[in-house]
Amino acid sequence: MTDTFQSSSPIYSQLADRINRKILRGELQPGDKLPSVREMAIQSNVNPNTVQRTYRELEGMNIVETKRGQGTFVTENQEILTEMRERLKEEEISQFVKGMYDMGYADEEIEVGLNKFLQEKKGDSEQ
Amino acid sequence: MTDTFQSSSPIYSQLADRINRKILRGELQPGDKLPSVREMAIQSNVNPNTVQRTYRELEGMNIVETKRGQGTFVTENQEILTEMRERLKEEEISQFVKGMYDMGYADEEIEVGLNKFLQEKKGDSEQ
Amino acid sequence: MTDTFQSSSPIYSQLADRINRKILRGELQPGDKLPSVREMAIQSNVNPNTVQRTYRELEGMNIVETKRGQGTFVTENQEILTEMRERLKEEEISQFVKGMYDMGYADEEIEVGLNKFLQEKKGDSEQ
Amino acid sequence: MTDTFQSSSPIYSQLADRINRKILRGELQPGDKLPSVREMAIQSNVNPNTVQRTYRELEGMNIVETKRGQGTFVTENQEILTEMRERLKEEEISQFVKGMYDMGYADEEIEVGLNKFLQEKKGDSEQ
DNA sequence: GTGGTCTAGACCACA
DNA sequence: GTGGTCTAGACCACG
Repeated sequence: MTDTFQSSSPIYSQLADRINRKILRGELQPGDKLPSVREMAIQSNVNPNTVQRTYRELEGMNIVETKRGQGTFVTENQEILTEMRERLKEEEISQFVKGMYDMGYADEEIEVGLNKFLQEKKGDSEQ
Repeated sequence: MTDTFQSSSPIYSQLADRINRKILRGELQPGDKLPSVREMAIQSNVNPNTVQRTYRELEGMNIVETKRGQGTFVTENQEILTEMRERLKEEEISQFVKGMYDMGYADEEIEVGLNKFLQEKKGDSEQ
Repeated sequence: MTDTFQSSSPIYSQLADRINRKILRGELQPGDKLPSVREMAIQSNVNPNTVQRTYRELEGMNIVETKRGQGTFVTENQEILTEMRERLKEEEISQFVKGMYDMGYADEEIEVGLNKFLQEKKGDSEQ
Repeated sequence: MTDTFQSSSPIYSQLADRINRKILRGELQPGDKLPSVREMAIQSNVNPNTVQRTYRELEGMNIVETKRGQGTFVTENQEILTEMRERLKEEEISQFVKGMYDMGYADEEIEVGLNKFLQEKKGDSEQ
């Protein structure tokens, strides 16, 4: 079993999220073919119906296109991808900040802390 | 059931985490008494032994002191608390950045995105 | 029943102490596998949970490492072992001297008495 | 309850040991009267018969003398006291060394460790 | 197999 | 009351 899922949110949306990230990361390029529903079902160890639903979800976001008889493909529409990229980025940031607020950290602490972290990271890799 | 737990990580460490955050947020002040083992067990709907282990864990981190026959108290040692606050902040940031890298975002995107987000937030609250 | 325990201090810490001493004495070498939790439980005639706690305690002292699904092993980090050896030695000496003070013996008496004892011992074994 | 006893060795000999130490420490001087059997029984929270046996034990060691109708007194025979003092010292040392051997420490380690400890102690108190 | 977690319920020492 | 220890027995994840 390569993949495991948490019990909290529905599997189909967790799976959609993973594929999303693969596309964002460039692991899946525009025009690339996704594995067939059956194949993906085996790979992810879930029911084909679940994969079906995942693909439908991604299609609703215009991130993939289904061509009958051929399979499911990453959209070639770059605009949608960059848009999604931007949206997901903001979402992640929002979630991060919310979490930090929740633990009582102030804006400045977060900002300064992040910059410091990135600086140190840069310093490390230049060594 | 006031509290629920995810199945992924051990309950005792999730509980410890929650208490940690309460202390960081200032919801629990230095010197404050935590609920008794039994009471917390009822509140959290877990076994007293599990709460015990949570408290032991927190004691190991020196953020809680236990007085036999009296109860468990948030440490009055401010230094340890600020230290932990700093450490946890860095940890959260590190995890956030790592996740962003994982999705293919570059340093500048993260930094700019965060600053923009905080600015907008500020604008909102000033309205 | 191979092993017996005093009622004074917790079984888990008495057990930890014994294992500690076995390691110090060299009876357990770095890298050696400790008996499994269940096995040790039978040997020591205690509950597996108690052995668990013992092993967790030893792990907290960094003198033991645990590999999931494989077992618990004496650390290969010699530094930690020599450090502990030194610390325990001082502890024992301190306790001994404190006891002697308590009975009204002076530094010189203790020192001279010890040296004399060691000399005689040496003489005995050379016979 | 001022006094507590371990379950390992008989209470009467533990009690005898304590009295012994009080005498050695000079807390009880030669000629001093020990508490009456009844009194000591209450103080130590044991049965008078146990105290009786304790006093008999001490009498056998010639450390105390019982005068009918008057009570039990620490012997005025200094020789016996110094002798016992010496014997007890050796006993303690022997037990200490045995314990150290048991943990794998060598003669030199013990000797050097002890001397170092006493030196540091001296340094501390001179500060 | 291994260690890790959790529950239920008991008993203890301390205050 | 408080926390601390221990047992018995269950189930889990990892290898």
